[in-house]
Amino acid sequence: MGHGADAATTATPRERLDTAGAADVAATLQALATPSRLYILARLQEGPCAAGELAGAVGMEQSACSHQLRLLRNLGLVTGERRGRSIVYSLYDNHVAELLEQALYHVEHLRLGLHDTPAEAVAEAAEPAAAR
Amino acid sequence: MGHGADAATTATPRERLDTAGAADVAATLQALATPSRLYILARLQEGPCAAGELAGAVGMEQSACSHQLRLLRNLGLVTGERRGRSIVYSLYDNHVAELLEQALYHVEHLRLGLHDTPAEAVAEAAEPAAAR
DNA sequence: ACAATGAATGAAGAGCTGTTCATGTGTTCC
DNA sequence: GGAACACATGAACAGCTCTTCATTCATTGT
Repeated sequence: MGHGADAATTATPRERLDTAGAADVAATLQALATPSRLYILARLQEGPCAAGELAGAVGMEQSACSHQLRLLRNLGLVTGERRGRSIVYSLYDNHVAELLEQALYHVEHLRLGLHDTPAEAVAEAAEPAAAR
Repeated sequence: MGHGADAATTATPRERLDTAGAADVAATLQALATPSRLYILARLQEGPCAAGELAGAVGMEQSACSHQLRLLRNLGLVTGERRGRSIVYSLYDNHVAELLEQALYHVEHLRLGLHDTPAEAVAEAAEPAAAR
């Protein structure tokens, strides 16, 4: 499964951005920008899961989870299929799974490789305006 | 430079998430969740650039750009080095470049592969509450 | 048809985000 | 030293996001 030489791979990121629409790209990537959604996607990466069970697995209220699932569904990252009275959710396809995995990979390494930036900086950036 | 078998690669995403701290991961990934920051990172991927020039290149006001640069700096994604009266920014390292590139790769393919989700859905998700 | 379950939806509120405007800090050149 | 330039910083505000509460819809079982 090589990410080798696609048509798009020859272009610079900046060109690819306007091609795809920076706003759309940002919107899609924002799916990974919240702990709740990250947990949902990570849980679904282990396999399909009914909505209610999912909410429990990631420690959210049913309603909150449903709202986020709608978002992820609208972005095309997950799909829900009715099965009895439950609705079973899954990751949309492999690109979602890989996107998640590689994001984690790079973030892990970024967080470990800091030498300029003391750990505070990340914590500081993570906490918006609290804890001062 | 293979992403082969790291220590972390054996764990499931969910485990990796709590290990790294879901909030921190989310905070880092949110750097890619906005058009302005995406443009900044994409421009820097082409090579180092002074702050003022950068602002012009991505079509932002100097101040707005500086604010976002601070964010990216705090997250450890970019670094700034003084050179004369300018401050030249660069991507922190290869992980940032690859994160950007792979994010674009997957988003491009996700946006093309939609079959359940009509194009409206993405547009709808991109536009928060406007255009109704 | 009715009650019960599982999930989606809508409204509302607290909090965060990104931009702008105004000002401050550091650097170069005269 | 003082003017000009390059950038950072702080305050403030509009807008978006996420959650909670209440309600509605769909499906199953009696």
